[in-house]
Amino acid sequence: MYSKAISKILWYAFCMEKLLNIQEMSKLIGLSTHTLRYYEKIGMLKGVARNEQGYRCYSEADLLWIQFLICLREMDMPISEMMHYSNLRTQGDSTVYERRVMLEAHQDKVVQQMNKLNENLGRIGAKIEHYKGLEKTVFCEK
Amino acid sequence: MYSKAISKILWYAFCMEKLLNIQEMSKLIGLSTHTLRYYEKIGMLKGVARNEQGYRCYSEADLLWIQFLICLREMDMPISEMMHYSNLRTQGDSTVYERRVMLEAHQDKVVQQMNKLNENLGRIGAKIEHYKGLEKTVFCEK
DNA sequence: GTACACCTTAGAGTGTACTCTAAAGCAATA
DNA sequence: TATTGCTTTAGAGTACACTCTAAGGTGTAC
Repeated sequence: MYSKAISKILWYAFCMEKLLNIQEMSKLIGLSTHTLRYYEKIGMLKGVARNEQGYRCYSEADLLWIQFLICLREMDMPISEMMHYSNLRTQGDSTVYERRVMLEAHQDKVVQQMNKLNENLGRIGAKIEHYKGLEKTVFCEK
Repeated sequence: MYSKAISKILWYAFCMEKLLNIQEMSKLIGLSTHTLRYYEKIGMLKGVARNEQGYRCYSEADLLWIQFLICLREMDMPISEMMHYSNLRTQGDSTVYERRVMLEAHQDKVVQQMNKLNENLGRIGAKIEHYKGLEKTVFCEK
């Protein structure tokens, strides 16, 4: 799941009970430090600990949550919706049902999107074949 | 492929050798008139005929090209890349190979994206199952 | 002790793809 | 002939998700 170098960071961090700084977390998950701060600023990423200097210290729980956020973003969930989900999560177990409904609704959207993508792949596949035919013709006539 | 109402427009338009105005084209393909003008302004949609009043008159060829543009957009091809494709097309048959290469490259991207989507669908699927379990527990304990 | 490389914040700037507005012209209807 | 509803254009505005900057603080290396 992670590269060797990154596994090493994780091992070092969590086995030695050290929290990650923003740079380490950024490298680990592939979001820029800017984006990590942005997600925190808009309230999508709450409760990140700070050290004596006010520097961010990310825990393993933060890591898991950020990975989940990335998963949602990769499925094109808008930030506004992710904020809503995040707020529900903050409210605790009473919102589990609502969260499930949200995820299921998004699941449906992604499935629809994939169907559309498949359909369009077929179309451009046909176009590619058509072009291959044209290329041959041009080649033979030369 | 089209709804009955829209098939009627098409029948009326092409069987009677009438060209479509911007409103009709907009309804037919599901892009706003704004977007149709925008695509023309940036040069992605060239050679749309005009009547004596300077109003746009879309041909069947325009329709097919716009549908292809929509297909590319639905597969998240950036406008800049679509512009490039459009420019190649304008240059004629000598660019067929380059166009095919572009389409194949994009095909690959879409396949990768779909793999990613599938992976993430698995993840949220697992989360949904987890939530279902939690919901049951809460229900039973009450 | 000073250079360098990190961290913090608020807030400004960017890129993409539209989306809308204002001002003006055309055409059918009351 | 005036209203309504369409069309045109250039150009301004919007939404989204970052991405960057400026100004200041901290910590280690020489």
